[in-house]
Amino acid sequence: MQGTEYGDRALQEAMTAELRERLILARKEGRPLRVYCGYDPTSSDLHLGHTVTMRKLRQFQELGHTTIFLIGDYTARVGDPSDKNALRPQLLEERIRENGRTYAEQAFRILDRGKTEVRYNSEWLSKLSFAELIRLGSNFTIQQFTTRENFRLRWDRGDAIYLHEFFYSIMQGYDAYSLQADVQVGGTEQLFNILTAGRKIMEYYGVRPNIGVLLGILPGTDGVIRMSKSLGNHIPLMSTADDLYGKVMSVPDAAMMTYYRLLTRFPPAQIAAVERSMQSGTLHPRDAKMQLAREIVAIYHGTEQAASAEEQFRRVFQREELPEDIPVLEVKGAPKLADFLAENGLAKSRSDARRLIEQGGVRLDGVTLKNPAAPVSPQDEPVLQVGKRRFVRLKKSI
RNA sequence: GGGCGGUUACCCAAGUGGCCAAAGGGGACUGACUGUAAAUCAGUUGGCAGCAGCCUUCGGAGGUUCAAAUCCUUCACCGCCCA
Repeated sequence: MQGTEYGDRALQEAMTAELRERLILARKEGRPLRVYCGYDPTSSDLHLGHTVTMRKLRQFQELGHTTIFLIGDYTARVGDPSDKNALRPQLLEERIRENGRTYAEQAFRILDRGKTEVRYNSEWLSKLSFAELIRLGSNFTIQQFTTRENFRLRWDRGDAIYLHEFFYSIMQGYDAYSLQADVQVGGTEQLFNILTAGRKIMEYYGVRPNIGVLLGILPGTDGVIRMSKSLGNHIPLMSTADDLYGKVMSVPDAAMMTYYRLLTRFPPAQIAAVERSMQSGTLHPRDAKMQLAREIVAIYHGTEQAASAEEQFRRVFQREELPEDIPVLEVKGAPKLADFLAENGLAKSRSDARRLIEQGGVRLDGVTLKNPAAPVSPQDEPVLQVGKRRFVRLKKSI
């Protein structure tokens, strides 16, 4: 299965074998597999990082299996420590609920609405009794937790590790049990939660343990660290076609093949071919990346929009021409340039505007403006460019 | 419950009475180069400003002093160790 990563050959083989067995079993029982992946609604926007597991769910859907989009409204209160080496803040309830709603909506850009079961884990977690939790807890040792890399690091550094953080794994395991999941999809950092916690708890309750499908982690726009909104290296799923295209183009080359593997519909052989021709020098990395960007935009906006985003990109960034659609901004009177930029959100403050101007970042019809105090009084609707990518057409208001 | 240490700008982190809008690094932004890649170079990175200055900021509140991020009191939060 493309994009999977177990970090351990034996584990991968075990999971592959088990998945095969389970498929056979399910067919015998005349039922589809129950495949799930959980998402903690910690922010309001999904980004490309989330799509990795969602696309895997989609594949299962296309093969006729039941997929469950689990919104971790209850677990979000704890905050999964798996992908962090620091404590995550607990969120407010309303915030979580609201995020959960928008999550599901955005998820249907990838998942087939008719074939997706949307569930919230508060459904069963809120009813879990303390006695039951203790019983669940008796399946685990502190050592199992403290040897996990992310806890280990904090432990060794002498940083705080709170008891409730340990509950997260147990909660997730209980999710798998409650959903009677055959398969659980997740990133490699979910190894412990899915395989150790999930399987143990399911076995404890006497059901068949879920099979883990672990996928590689998508690095963010910095090319190194896992994509996450809180780190500011994310590419929002709801980006416009142009924006999405541009954001993918700004991803470092080093991360390009990971993007190919985790985000595109290309078959493995094709991806391998891209990699080979890039290594042999027959394919320019830039062109490989353009193909990548075009594919990703096509998935979410369709082929036509992808083509136009590419054309737009060529025009603005390669030929350095003006973009096709430039928002029009009305100019009242003749404000000073710096004031104008600040007031219209083109700069954070007047000081910021002044800095931009002094550094040569502001152009009017291609001519660099140097005087922050110069009045703005446009004739003939000139185009004002601020920095690399902000364009505004000025129009005198009457 | 006791002892010790800590809380500085977006993040890490220096600063222990004036020369501190506050070193250094990261990030971000602008410019050059370029493939909106990487690397590199130059610059900027609290606000206002007639660019002389003025105002707000170093966990919160109060105090000492001509003068505090720096000293004192107090409150809050955090960490470590002991119980």
